[in-house]
Amino acid sequence: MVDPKETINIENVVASTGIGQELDLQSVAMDLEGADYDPEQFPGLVYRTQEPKSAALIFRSGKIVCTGAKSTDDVHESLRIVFDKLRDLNIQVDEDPEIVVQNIVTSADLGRNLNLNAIAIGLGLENIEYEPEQFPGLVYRLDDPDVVALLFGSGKLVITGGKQPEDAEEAVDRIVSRLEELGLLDG
Amino acid sequence: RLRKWQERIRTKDAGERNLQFALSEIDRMASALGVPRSVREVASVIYRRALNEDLIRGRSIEGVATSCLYAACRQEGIPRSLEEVSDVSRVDQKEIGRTYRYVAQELSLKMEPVDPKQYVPRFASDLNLSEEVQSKANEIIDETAEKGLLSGKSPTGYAAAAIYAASLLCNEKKTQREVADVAQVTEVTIRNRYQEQIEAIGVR
DNA sequence: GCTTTAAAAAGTAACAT
DNA sequence: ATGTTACTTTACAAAGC
Repeated sequence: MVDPKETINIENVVASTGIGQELDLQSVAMDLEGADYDPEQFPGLVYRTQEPKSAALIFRSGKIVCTGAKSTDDVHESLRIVFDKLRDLNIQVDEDPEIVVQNIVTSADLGRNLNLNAIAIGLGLENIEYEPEQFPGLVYRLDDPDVVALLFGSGKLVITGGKQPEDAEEAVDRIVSRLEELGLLDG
Repeated sequence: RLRKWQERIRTKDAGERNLQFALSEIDRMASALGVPRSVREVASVIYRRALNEDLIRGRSIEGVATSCLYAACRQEGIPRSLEEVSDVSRVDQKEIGRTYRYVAQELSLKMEPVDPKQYVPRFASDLNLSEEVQSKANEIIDETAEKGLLSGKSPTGYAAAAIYAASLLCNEKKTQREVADVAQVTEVTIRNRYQEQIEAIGVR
């Protein structure tokens, strides 16, 4: 039917950056609308952006983690908003802070059902974990792109751990060819 | 000299005591679960291997011991669910599951997915169901699994639904609640698995 | 190791209706 | 009996316990 690569959809992008300045989270929490800060529970201050939708974790060191965005462009847009909000509070923020993508979560569809039992036994000696009593997905750790895939009986999958969108495409190709050469694609 | 000597004896004694504790725990839990002595021996062997491979560092002896017993039951073809095992352990289910996956991975235990049929004799016996019902349940499991219905489903819920369906087909009806209780799954799970299994084999 | 954030997959569970 | 919400798994950064 369709090339599984065409079904790939980015669901979440995690990135880190920093404003190059230490922060007094207590005062930021006071002035920033919608900020959640509970140092007893977690050292970071949580700030959510609406458009693009994301959550930023702001730390005392000035380092920031952005998660929830649907693309790397959205990560940049969300962080631009966060930077400007901090500047509105008279906080010095570096000109163009380096933003590093740490993880990209994608979903895809192989287009046919999978016999996870057969795959677990067939690829049993590889980096596979399938414990349906604990989780319905089969965990497949790849070496070449260094990502982890969760395969489901429906043929849908989740790929996480990648740093570039291409990692997911490569992973899907490798998974499909691996299952094909072992005759495990539907059976 | 003497101090070093005593220290060695101390650690050796401590290690020996820990091993004894682990083995006695395996024995206690195995008895509580009603599994044969052969399973305890397999569990002990796995535990000693884990000990030799230094897998216990950073983990509780109880957790590793329980995980070894869980793995041993599966290897011997008489699985106990994580919930059943956690019922006789002081370690919680989540920790047992995590430790089991870690130990199985590190020791390269070639664990195959649990076959739901392996739960049929015990569950059916607990429900006082006939041999006929058991055969029917096994038949349902094989037939529906072959059609791909098993992927991703928990073995206990799958077995429970097949037993429930078989009890109806053989006129030895048990309620969903009764079957759910022995399998330790919810009625909702039995209902869902039962519906798709029946649909797959066709009502008769 | 834990804590928090986000998101998907599919199964199971708890609690409400 | 059905519906809603929530938790299971994967990856990752941050600071601190």
